[in-house]
Amino acid sequence: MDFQSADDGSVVSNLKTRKEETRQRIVETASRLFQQKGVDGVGVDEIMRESGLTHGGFYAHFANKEALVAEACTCALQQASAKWSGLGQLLSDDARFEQFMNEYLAGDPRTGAPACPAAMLGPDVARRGEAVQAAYTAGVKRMIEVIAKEAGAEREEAIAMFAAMIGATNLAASVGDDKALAAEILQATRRQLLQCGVAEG
Amino acid sequence: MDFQSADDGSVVSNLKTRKEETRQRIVETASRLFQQKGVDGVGVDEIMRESGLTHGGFYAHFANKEALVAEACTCALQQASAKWSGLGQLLSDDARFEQFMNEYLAGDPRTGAPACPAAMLGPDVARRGEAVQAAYTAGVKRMIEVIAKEAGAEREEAIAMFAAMIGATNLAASVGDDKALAAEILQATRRQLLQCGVAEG
DNA sequence: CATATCGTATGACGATCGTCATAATCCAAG
DNA sequence: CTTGGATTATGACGATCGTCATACGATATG
Repeated sequence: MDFQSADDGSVVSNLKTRKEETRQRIVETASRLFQQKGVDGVGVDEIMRESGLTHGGFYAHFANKEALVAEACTCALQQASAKWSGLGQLLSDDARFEQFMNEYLAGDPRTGAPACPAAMLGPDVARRGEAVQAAYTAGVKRMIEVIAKEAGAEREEAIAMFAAMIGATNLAASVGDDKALAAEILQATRRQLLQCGVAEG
Repeated sequence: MDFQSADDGSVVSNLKTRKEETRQRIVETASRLFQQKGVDGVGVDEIMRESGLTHGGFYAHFANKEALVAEACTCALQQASAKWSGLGQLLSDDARFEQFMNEYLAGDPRTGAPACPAAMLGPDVARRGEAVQAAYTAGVKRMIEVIAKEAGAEREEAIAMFAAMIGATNLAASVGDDKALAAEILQATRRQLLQCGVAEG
């Protein structure tokens, strides 16, 4: 609602930042809601309301919903990349590999939500326009590099690991009413990745 | 509900079959469109039109859209299971494993569409009601058994393989504007599965 | 205090959504 | 041909969708 106005010369900068902040808030809200309910499952109305605004002002920030979808994808994958950058620099490669994988597959311990935005947004992105796919692709490339670095793996191995974790997250979330099966899926993927990763590393 | 006195069995059967056939056509159309455009991306209107009908008659066949979604999931995974049941009974386990995996990851050579409905429907299912998730879960269990049998793998291995293929399909489809990356993803998953599968089998 | 500017709110538009009551059409049986 | 039940089409409802023109209110400057 109200913000700290600096009395020094950075007033103009603050004004500029206000709209930027609002815009960023909309993007982050959208990123969260898109993952929860799907891109077609959330309207501009709900995104703005959840951001503490009203729907009409949306087009002062974005050309259309598609542009927001692209930015939300960038934001979601950016946050995921940042979350795992600099995970455990002190551990051995094998230990980092295992820790990374376990945390990734576990998801958010509080909400129980999948930790992998790529898994939940994937099919939605595949059905949307070029700009959205480009934003998603750039995020995926960053994620691959982060995984390779943090898990101490070759690029090809990192890609396979990423795909496997996405698939496991995807499957586990979709059979969510069968907790035993969901756990079995995550466990099977954990074991396979560990086996291959250790065997190769 | 309604019982027909069976003085002529074929007639009753014909009457019964007509509505059943229409219903089945709707389900298969929905299954295809849901995978292409997402569950929230297709309306009852389009599904009926694409089935050669008009939208109003929909509720003579289904209680609501949610019920159709559940049936479409069952249908999609059922077709996928059937497609790979009895793939290559003559080959060795290793050869079947490789062939199965290659065909699965390749997708439909004509349309280029992913061969795995589970991958495209997953997140959509995760966001819908209990009935839809139950239908999807049942289909996933069948698929796991089919994979274990056709690829000559243990259950745990089959689950990990299924998850990896879903993830690879998911990722490759979503970075579709970057053909090189998509190919790299499929290739990395192929190699990892082959390595683990052969090592264990 | 007056004013111009920027950010947001109000309210409306055409389109499409899921749903349903009801009318029109088909087709086997008499 | 007539009839009656099964099947599909018509048309409409309230709600919500994405989008936009426009008016309001706060702020920085003179």
